[in-house]
Amino acid sequence: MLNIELIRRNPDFVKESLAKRHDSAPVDEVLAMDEHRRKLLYEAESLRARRNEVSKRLATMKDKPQDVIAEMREAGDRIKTLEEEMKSLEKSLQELLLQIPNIPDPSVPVGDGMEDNIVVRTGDEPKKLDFTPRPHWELGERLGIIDFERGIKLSGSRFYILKGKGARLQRAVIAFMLDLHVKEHAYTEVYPPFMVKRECMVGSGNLPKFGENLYHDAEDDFWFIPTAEVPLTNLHRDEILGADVLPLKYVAYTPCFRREKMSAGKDVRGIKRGHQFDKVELYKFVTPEKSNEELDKLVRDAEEVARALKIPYRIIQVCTAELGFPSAKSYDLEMWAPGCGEWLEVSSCSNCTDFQARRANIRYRPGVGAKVEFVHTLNGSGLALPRVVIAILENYQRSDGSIAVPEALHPYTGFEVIN
RNA sequence: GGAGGGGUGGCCGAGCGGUUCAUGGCGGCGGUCUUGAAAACCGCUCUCCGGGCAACUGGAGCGUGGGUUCGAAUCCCACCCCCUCCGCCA
Repeated sequence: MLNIELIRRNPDFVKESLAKRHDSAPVDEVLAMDEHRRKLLYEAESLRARRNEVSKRLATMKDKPQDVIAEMREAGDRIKTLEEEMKSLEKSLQELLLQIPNIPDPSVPVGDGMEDNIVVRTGDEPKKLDFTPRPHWELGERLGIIDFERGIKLSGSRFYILKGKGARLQRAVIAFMLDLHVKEHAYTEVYPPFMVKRECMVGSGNLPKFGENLYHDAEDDFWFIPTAEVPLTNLHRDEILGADVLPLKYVAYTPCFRREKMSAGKDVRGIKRGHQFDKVELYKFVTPEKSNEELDKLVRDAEEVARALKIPYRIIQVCTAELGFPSAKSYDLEMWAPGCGEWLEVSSCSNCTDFQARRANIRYRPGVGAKVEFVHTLNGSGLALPRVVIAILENYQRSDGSIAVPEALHPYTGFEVIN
């Protein structure tokens, strides 16, 4: 959520900034509502101030003057009317504000689409193979480690089953990544709920705008998380943190559930895009002046996984038009998949500045006696599972269709070859 | 799910419907004293929304939302959460 004071003070800046991401905000409508609200507020508060004063006098009187009581009764009715008006106005205003995305950081390249994203740096060059690499769905089926048919039998399209060494490989990658971030990068491991309340989804920015991508249990109003970013954002909702505890760094492994309505018909082959997938997520709560620096470190932490697994990758800076709703600045990490011949997005690291912190009301006290301020929040995959498995299968395949397991995973898999 | 008890400021804990603008204590911060510290004493200690360049000033907040009343932490209703016991259960 944007600071309403910013919109009030500098509406043109807000409009221009949002135009860069090809979004627009009902800025003038917001301003009109805000002004109306303050007018009502002034009247209600003046009446209340008078009532407080009269009440104090009334309390000490033995014989209460009936005409004064009558006047106060009338004032009370008026206050109630004003409050009702304000309540509905505030609700509409809030609805508008919740629809407006974050303002891009000035350092983000202005662009119109994917083609304007910038490759910041690359890892190792892809190995030259002396045979035609197969896509993972062929490898997986032949090796009996991915079962598409039975996945569909159980749950329909976009579901699959990992079996035997395939399931074990995925579990190994998860454990390896968690250990790496906990031991080498000093994140605190968190096991959060996978179903959360509606207000958590609002806090992270997934609601009210993106409900069509979420699974929802209507009976108990539980929402299934599309990423661990949601529970992690809400970990410190409605809290005031001490400056001395920042930065807070968390890592969580969770399944993620997405309806993928928006991408119907895309990536239907293989395990690249499913309704359920696993992910290890990195999350930080930091002070505002450190957030861009912390974003760079976050990207390095995610990148370390690709380096350790020795998989070709590149880091992309996302242009203004491609930024996610709550993000002010983002980098993607893509791994090369020689079988399907594409770069797979395995991580997206974002600085959400105070956007989520405002929605979820997460603040900190800069110093003793200092005024509280909103923290900045950062999130990044570290990394997203099925796609890392794809990258392993396709990069480590051999001409006979077997797969060599990356060395870093040996202690976790207990085997070195899948055949 | 059933029965009973309870939700008050960072923590503990008072609070006959109107001198409570939420008593008191603990913790925290500042000060006096001290070679230093402790103790003692004094003062300060929350958040949000308005108005004002500012000093400052008005309003709101006692789990949440309604209601009664001129006036609600205090009375009424609903819901949520926690504790104890029972039931069920991996």
